[in-house]
Amino acid sequence: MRQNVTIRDVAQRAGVSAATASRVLSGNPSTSASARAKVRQAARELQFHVNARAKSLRRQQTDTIGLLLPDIRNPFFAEIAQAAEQAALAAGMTTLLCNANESTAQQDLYLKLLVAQRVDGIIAAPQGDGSGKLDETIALGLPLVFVDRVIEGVDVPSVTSDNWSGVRQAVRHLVGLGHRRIGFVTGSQETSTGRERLQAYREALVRAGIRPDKTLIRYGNFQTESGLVAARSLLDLSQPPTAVIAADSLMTLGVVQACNELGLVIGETLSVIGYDDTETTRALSPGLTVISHDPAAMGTQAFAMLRDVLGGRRVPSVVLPVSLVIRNSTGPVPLVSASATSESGARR
Amino acid sequence: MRQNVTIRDVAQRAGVSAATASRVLSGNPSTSASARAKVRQAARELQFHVNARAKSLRRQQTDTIGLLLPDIRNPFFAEIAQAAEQAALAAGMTTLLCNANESTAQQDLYLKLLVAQRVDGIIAAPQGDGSGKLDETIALGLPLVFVDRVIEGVDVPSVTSDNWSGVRQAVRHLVGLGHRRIGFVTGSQETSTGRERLQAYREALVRAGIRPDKTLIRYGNFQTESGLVAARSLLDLSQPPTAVIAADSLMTLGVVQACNELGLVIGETLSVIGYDDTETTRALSPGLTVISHDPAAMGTQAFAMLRDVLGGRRVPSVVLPVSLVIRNSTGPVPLVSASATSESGARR
DNA sequence: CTGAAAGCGCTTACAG
DNA sequence: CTGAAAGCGCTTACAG
Repeated sequence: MRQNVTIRDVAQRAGVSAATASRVLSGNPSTSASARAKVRQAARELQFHVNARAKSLRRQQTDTIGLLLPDIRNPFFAEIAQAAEQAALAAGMTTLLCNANESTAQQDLYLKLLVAQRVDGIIAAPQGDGSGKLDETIALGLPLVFVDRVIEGVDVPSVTSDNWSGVRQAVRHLVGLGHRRIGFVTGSQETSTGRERLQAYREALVRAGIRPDKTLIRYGNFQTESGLVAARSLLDLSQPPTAVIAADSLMTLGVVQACNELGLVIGETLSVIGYDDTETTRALSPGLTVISHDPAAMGTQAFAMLRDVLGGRRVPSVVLPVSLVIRNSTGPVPLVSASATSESGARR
Repeated sequence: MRQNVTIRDVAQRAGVSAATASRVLSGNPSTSASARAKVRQAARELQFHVNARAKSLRRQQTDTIGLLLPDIRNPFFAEIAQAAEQAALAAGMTTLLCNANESTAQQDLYLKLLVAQRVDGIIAAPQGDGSGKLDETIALGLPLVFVDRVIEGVDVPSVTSDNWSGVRQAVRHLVGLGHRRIGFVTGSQETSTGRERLQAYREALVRAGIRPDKTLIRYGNFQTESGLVAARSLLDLSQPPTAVIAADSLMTLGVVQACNELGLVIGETLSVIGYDDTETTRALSPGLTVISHDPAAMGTQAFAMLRDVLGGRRVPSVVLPVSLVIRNSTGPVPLVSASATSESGARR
């Protein structure tokens, strides 16, 4: 707070009252042309920058929103952040971007901070069961919109994508290629997307007449390293899967890293389906078959919804469609697989 | 600003004055044990959350910093953001993350916003020549630290990495493998890194006795698409380069995408050296030879420096070392290259 | 259209 | 250790 030119200084220089200066500077039409001219010039000469904090204190409104994301290094969330922030900027609002680091504790910390900053509303991709600070925040009446993830049983408008459909399409595609031993690297079960995608995988297998096999599931945490570890462990099985689905973009990278390490040819020795169609996945070779959704649209949409909530409107939740982009990382089951002989499936 | 419990409410409930409540809540030691107990309980019962904006107005200090980055979707800057934000959080400071979108206009907009928010200081990876808002901001006396990029002639402490050395090592490595037609995809010349890396490339060539060839240079903007376009155009030359260096991580992805498109075998038909060793580049196959620096260290360091500046200490600028990580994307010049016969080099 | 005054919620010398 | 009072910088009914 180095900057000490106040509206009073401007008023004085312009020869008007602070009230008039304020009116001119905030575009209140009840001002004379001469007042406008004088005040504007004085403000320019003095390099006046309004103190947004004093202003918000008085106005009881901060024109600031909180954007609470689990991991800014995840390209998927980076896209959401970019889109939401740009939308907010266009609407004249400042974004406080908070990086929960996939940690509920840090999420709580940031929630506290956002309340202290008196943001007008929050867009969050939440974590946990809403038992802690999140519930408290909602109870405070702070307008909230969920993006990508939700908390079950908490009544907050949300923009999510159709995880069920995405995973179902992925499983079907693999089954169609003859795969029956399909591994799954799931994300944190503390999140709705982690749970949904895993359940969708199980359900899709059952529908295809394949009994879900626990030994083919690995629990990651949406970060690259966990995907790497998970894939190593799956591929180390005496009967390894012939295909693997990873439940987010970073874990997908980990799976690909593991394949590279082991010298597996993706799309031949092992079929891989990733999540999120990012710049990154698009640079991989062979091209990755991915479950694709649109993070930029989610971010933009989430901000639009928050504005509606702030405007006192009721807003329904939205589920965005998802598609399976088929490239070269998926192929028929290799004949020489250890698992080709012993898999029986569908018995019940 | 829905939350209306004020420190006065807490004081009243605790049976003390607002002054005492304030002292307790902000850890001022001049309080009695009994006052502490009563105030804390009242605050808990009322779910009091201090109004950080009122507080900062009074204290003339916001405990908030601005972090102005050119592109949050760039994994390199995402890492810087993550590290700087975590460091700030640990120090009890809030980060206002601003995404300039590689646009000087948007940078100016955010600079204005940060001044209005009265942040205590700013960490920026700046753009342009500092003729606009940036100079104005510095003139205001707002503490500033540059990260990754600098503005020449502007006296602000900075954390950068040794671009000269990085590019020099890359060129040497390629020359050592026999390459003489080395393409370069450079970033925006509006940035110090864009300019430095290009100059370093030219200089390294000269040192190796190779005359820089304009037709082998392409001007990108640090985004994926521009790398893709640049690489396509280089590879479309009647005498294409046998090796390409890309000047940032996103453009590197673009170059790799172009190679995939054209079915080139990276490391054989074409050698590629990228910039930044991110999760992404580590998932590529063949493994990418990259100029590697440490964005997390830069972010942490930048925050530490800003704290020093805020503490009134003089801080020297730092240039972090850079290394060339050699993987499989670089190899000897292919014998069947169109350029193998006509290149003469070193004539002057 | 304009100004004097009050007040947003907090902290901090000051006096005790 | 505690409280009354002032003031951070702004905006906005209110009266004119």
